[in-house]
Amino acid sequence: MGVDQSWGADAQPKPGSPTLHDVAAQAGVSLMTASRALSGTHNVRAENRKLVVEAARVLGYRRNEHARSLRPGQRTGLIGVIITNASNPYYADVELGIEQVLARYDMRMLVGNTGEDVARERRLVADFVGWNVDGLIVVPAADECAHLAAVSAAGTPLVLAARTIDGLAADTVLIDDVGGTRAAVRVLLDEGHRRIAFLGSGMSVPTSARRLEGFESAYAEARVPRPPDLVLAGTQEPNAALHAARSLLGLPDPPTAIFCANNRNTVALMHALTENAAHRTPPQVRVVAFDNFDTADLMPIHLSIVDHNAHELGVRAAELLVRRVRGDRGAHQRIELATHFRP
Amino acid sequence: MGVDQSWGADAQPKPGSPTLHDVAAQAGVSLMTASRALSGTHNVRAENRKLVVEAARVLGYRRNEHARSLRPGQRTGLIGVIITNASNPYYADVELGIEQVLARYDMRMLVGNTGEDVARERRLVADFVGWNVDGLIVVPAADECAHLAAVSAAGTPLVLAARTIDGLAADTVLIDDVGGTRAAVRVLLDEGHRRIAFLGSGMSVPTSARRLEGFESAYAEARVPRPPDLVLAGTQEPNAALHAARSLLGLPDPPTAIFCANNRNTVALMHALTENAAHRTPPQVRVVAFDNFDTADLMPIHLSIVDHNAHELGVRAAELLVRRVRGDRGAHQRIELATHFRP
DNA sequence: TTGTACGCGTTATCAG
DNA sequence: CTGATAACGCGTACAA
Repeated sequence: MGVDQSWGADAQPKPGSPTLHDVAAQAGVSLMTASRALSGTHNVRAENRKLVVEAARVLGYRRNEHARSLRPGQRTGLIGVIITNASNPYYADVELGIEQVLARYDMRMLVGNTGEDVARERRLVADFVGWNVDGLIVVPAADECAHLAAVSAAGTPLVLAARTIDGLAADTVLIDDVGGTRAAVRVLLDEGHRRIAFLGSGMSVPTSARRLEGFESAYAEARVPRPPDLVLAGTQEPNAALHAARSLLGLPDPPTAIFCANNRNTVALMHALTENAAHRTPPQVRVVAFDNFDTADLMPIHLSIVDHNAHELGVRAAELLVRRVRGDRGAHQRIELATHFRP
Repeated sequence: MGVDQSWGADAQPKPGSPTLHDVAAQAGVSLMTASRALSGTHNVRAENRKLVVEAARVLGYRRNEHARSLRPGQRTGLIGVIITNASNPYYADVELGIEQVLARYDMRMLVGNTGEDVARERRLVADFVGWNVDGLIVVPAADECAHLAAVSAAGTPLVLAARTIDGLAADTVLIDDVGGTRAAVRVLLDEGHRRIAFLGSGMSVPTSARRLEGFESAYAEARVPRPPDLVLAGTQEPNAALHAARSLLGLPDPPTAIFCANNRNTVALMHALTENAAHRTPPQVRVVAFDNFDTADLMPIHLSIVDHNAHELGVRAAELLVRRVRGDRGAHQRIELATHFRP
């Protein structure tokens, strides 16, 4: 460190970052010896290897990943991660799980958020393909899948996370939305509730749809008639969840129990409850909520939670993808992660 | 779509993805005309351009970004984003803000989480340099800055986000931790509180330190003696925050007001309060919390919040970085984003 | 064990 | 306006 290098009068300070060529020159060996020494090939004399490594250290050499990735048949070590919204703690956890696995394999993540916009998803996919990603992990924004089917068919491993797309054959890792919801609603039915509301607006359609499916199938299994007016699975405007919750509580014949299909709805319902009660004891409603959150047990009324592990979802998705990248050509897998009911 | 292309008997199906060469051949023009047509150079006859664009569309051509980035003097359009923990909603918002700006300039993010581990930060920086990123946005994990100083000196624009490093001259975007805290504590002092606790364990040291600085300076400004036993700014074990909150409430002479230096501490304090009160009315303590969160107004006791805008922090950091990437060589900037006190 | 030649896909340069 | 050529930095194939 701090040594003033000098290559003689005609030597330039070399503007760009040092290349393998520079390292080889510095070490007094040929380009290929340097390449082999640094790339781990074992056909290098120990002495030369040491020379090269030292030269690389002194020069601050970094392999140019673009040059490396340009060669055909070389992995880039790049994975494209396309999620809908990182500010949703759920997907942030997924992202962390993915990275944790990729780090083990020395792979990097190109990350893009779609904000539920398919056009942006399409653009991200196209860009990532341009970067020759070894694989893609996608939380699909919608049922449109032409662009995803195309990359998959072109040979880029693809794993769908948290959501499926009908008609797209691909590896998929999901939370067991249907089963988790069905079990929770069954609990409510067993408790004797007959007017159970489904509060599902304000979320991405696919997941919400699966949870609604579970909701309906619990009723069907119990052979109990399902009140037709208690399913609110509307749009995702910012305040839709709050409006929906309010209208539910304001019903002439209000529900005795409410199933909240996701975090945002749960929080909205809590707000609606407290504003209804004018900061006094909120009305006694039995509430079950999909998605756990930090302050669930601090809410004004007790919540039963359908909990799940977003981090593990990311881990499993990444593990599956890595296997594909490494050549696994088995049949498409569909993994459903169990939920955990916390009474 | 669905058209079965045929190039005659001697044509192979071309295993890899189509290259510019293929597009040029398909369009019946030379490589360079194709390149110019797609890269936006204007020296192309309109007719030829249309031919090339159509050929590219038919073949599903995607520019190979690695080949492009290999050429010297070319931007990669890649930005390295190194944050400590994406599952912290604060940093997730920062990440989103960054991406929102980068998207406008058609740039992509390589994302890495350090988990507050400097060794991982160093590795990520080295990797990202290997990818020739146009710039780096880093939430530094610690005061160690040799690796950051090195890339910065080597000419890669660097923006520090959310935290500074002493002795590292770099563009920085911060929340005004000191001022925000000082103002909040001043409110408490004005209300007559004299035993105000600082609950700051469980967070990354640098930010916490700045908030503690604001805490102390509010006392100093008010010329009020500061009780020496009420500052808890400990480690970041998982349950440290809860332990700290408990011990605070269990003090023989407990504080009349508590300043929570961050989200995690606030939630921990809420838990401690409710368990203390055995699910009855919690003891009356005045609480001010740095960091807003979804359910803040649903907490068992009223919270005053020092709110701020993580998303904007990301936006500003990215805007600053983009300016540097585009050649701005002005003096280093230090932006402090104002906080907003919600009584 | 080491070195030479070549090509990956793209764009800058220069000649037509 | 168009086309041929030469790099960019690295790793594979082959020769020494």
